Amino acid sequence: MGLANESSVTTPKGAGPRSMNEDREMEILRAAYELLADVGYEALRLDAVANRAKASKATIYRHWAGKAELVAAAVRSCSTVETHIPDTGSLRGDLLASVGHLASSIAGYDGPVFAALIMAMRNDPEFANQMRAMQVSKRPIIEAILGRAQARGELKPGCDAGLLEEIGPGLIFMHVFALGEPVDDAFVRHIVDDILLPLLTPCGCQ
Amino acid sequence: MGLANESSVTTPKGAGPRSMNEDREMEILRAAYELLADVGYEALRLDAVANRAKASKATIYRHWAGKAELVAAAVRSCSTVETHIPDTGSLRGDLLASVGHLASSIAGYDGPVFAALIMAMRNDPEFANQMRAMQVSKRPIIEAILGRAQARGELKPGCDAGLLEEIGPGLIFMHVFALGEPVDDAFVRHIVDDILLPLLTPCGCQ
Amino acid sequence: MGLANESSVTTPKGAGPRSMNEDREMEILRAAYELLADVGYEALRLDAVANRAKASKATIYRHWAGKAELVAAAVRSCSTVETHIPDTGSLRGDLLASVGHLASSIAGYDGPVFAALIMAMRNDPEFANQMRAMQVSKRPIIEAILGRAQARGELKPGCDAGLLEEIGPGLIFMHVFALGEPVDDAFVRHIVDDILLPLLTPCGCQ
Amino acid sequence: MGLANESSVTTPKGAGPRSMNEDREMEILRAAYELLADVGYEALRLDAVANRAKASKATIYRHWAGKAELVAAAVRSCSTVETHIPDTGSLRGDLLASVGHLASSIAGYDGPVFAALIMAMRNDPEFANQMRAMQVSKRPIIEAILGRAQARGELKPGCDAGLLEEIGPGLIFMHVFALGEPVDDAFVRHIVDDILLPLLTPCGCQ
DNA sequence: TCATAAGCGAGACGGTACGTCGTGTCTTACG
DNA sequence: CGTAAGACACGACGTACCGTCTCGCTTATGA
Repeated sequence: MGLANESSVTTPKGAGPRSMNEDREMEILRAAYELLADVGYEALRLDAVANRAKASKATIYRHWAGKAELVAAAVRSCSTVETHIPDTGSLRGDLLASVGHLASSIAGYDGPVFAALIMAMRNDPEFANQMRAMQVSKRPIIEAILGRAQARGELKPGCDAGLLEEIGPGLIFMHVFALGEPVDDAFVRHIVDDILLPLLTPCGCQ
Repeated sequence: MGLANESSVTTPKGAGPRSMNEDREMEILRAAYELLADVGYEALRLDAVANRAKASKATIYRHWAGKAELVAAAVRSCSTVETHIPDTGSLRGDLLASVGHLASSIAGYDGPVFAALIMAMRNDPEFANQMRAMQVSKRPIIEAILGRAQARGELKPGCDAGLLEEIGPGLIFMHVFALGEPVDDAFVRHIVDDILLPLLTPCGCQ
Repeated sequence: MGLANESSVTTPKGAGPRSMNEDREMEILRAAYELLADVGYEALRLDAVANRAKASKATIYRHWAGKAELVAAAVRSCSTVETHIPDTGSLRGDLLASVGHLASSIAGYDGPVFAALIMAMRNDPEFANQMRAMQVSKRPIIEAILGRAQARGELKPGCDAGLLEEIGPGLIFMHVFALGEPVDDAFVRHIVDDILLPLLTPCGCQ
Repeated sequence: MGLANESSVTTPKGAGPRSMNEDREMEILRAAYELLADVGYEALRLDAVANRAKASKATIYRHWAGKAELVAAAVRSCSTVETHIPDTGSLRGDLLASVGHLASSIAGYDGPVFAALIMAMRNDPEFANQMRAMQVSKRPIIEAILGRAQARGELKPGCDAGLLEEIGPGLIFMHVFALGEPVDDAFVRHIVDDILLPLLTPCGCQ
């Protein structure tokens, strides 16, 4: 029972009005992210963000330069893209899991958030790089999947890992944005079975 | 501070005010399109459009409901996408021509216009349909190319025409938007040689 | 206000939104003046003015540079000081009428408006001059009063008209501002009987 | 490197090694008063006061309720009005000294401070009373002057001491505020010779 | 040929969001 | 404990833009 000096405790008790500046940032980002998903970029009002976060506009502008930067940070911080390496035992299973997760992530940004990403990337090149890095961060996943497939002899020789990086997101993006259709399992299977597998595995004429 | 507005050349008489209303529409659309390419959707000011077209905001709003509709119409009218069916004598040549043209068109919307399209499509579903129809309008081109290839026996049996529709634009879009890289001939060849042809032609392992 | 309302010719809609720009100015000034009297200078919110005048802040700022200028113009336009020359047949009667009217005018600016005048005069030298000119405009009144009194032989020889200009306002101002007391008839009589008349008429000691 | 040299510590306290709070108050008031004279009431920022006094806003708000109270206290503490009873041997000399001192005091609050007083009095009735008490505190001076004059037989019978209280400040205030002119000796002589003395001394027609 | 009607350039206007700033409260760290 | 430092909520300010509206001018039509 160290009676002595527990002042080092950072008052984890939530009851009182805490006012650290590390938490506020995150709370504001969450508020921004949720409103973003609700109403989209254009209709996102900073007053509404401040109100929902019980923050003040001054605080927002103390941390971010404007709407675009706030949205960029919000998406960066609250986006649910995770880097999980699937291992289902087969190339097809891995691809289905990987593409499926990507699809649900992107489709989760359905509708309004998409425009937000575009705007945020356009107005914040640094955020654009971040987003692209997020994309690049999937590289190890892809290589792990392909590595195991190669070990199992499922892979066509000389196939490029970069292919997966491009095709999956491109098609999903196309589907959601240009076609405006939701991304469902059938579409994921279509990508995997009709496009990726034929490109990766030994000729389907087998 | 405020933008410089030095165009206050009153020209009480001088510039003869013509009174046709059919041309005005097009001039306004051109002004909107050019400004759109210059500054993007967000920074596009209807005052600036009116000023550049030497028109009045009232005239603009007499013809279109708002910014989104104006941009939609501008892109629709001024976009350079043409529907030309290439015939080079080989599947690869046709694909290179087709994808190359698509790439240069999309890449021509470099930077700002892309966001414009997103916003316009989001705010104007009818325009979104129009854009998607533009996409669909390429269907006959694709079918013509594949038809000739099939006649030449270049095609793998059972390949889907829909594939071309999805993959080309998706990859180009990905390249321009997500990666932020320009679309050059090498990339077009990459799409054709490494992705499209392997999917369309009998397996190269043969 | 009491102005002729000839605008009924235009706007056939009747209840429709009228939009002349000459009247708006006056309506805004009235709104500002009334709110000014209600809440004072500090508590005067331009939003409130805009709201009461059913105007927009942009319109206010298009016409005036800021709060001080708006208040200055409002006081200038809406102040009720009129230049009426009293003629009661006696010097005392004229003085009572003149000082009484001045007193009720100044006292009408009771409380809040006084601070407004100070601020407006400090922030708008041109308005300060206007206010001082308003003061000067009473000169003819004074001279008329004194002229008639002289003709009646009521006046002490060599008395200065400038005296009236200074003493009346100074005392009233002092009373309202520094003492914070209302200006009533007794005080007006005090000024006239105990100060002005002794200074103007042949010595009452006789 | 030197180890025990604690003199390099910033020690912003400077001259005050101990932490008394009686001096701080005065330093803050001085800072407020000086800034007040510099920039006026409206432009007086509490941050600036805190900064100049090397104090914290919290300290200020621990001692005073707000800007008005701070300014009131500052003027109360730092104002240079003194209560000195002149004795020149003649009524005219006493009046010249008394009015002259009052004039220089008021005129010393030239420009910005005047608005400050108005605002402070309006927002702090208690301060308004204080200011009026300051005015009232001159009563003994007036009575002393008049008493000596009466003893010398300079005074007209039945003249009111209250007259002096009202006329002097009223005229000076008028001069400075409404006319915007500086108060010089000539004006002081004008008040004394043309207004006060005629009202106080036996009729000049004698 | 002139008058009436309509379209247009110009721009003021109401409304609303933005981004800045100042006040007054509150928390942390220091002495 | 009292203080310096400064983050914070609240809210007003002044700016910018959108979409509506009215004016005055010009042009195209009908008698």
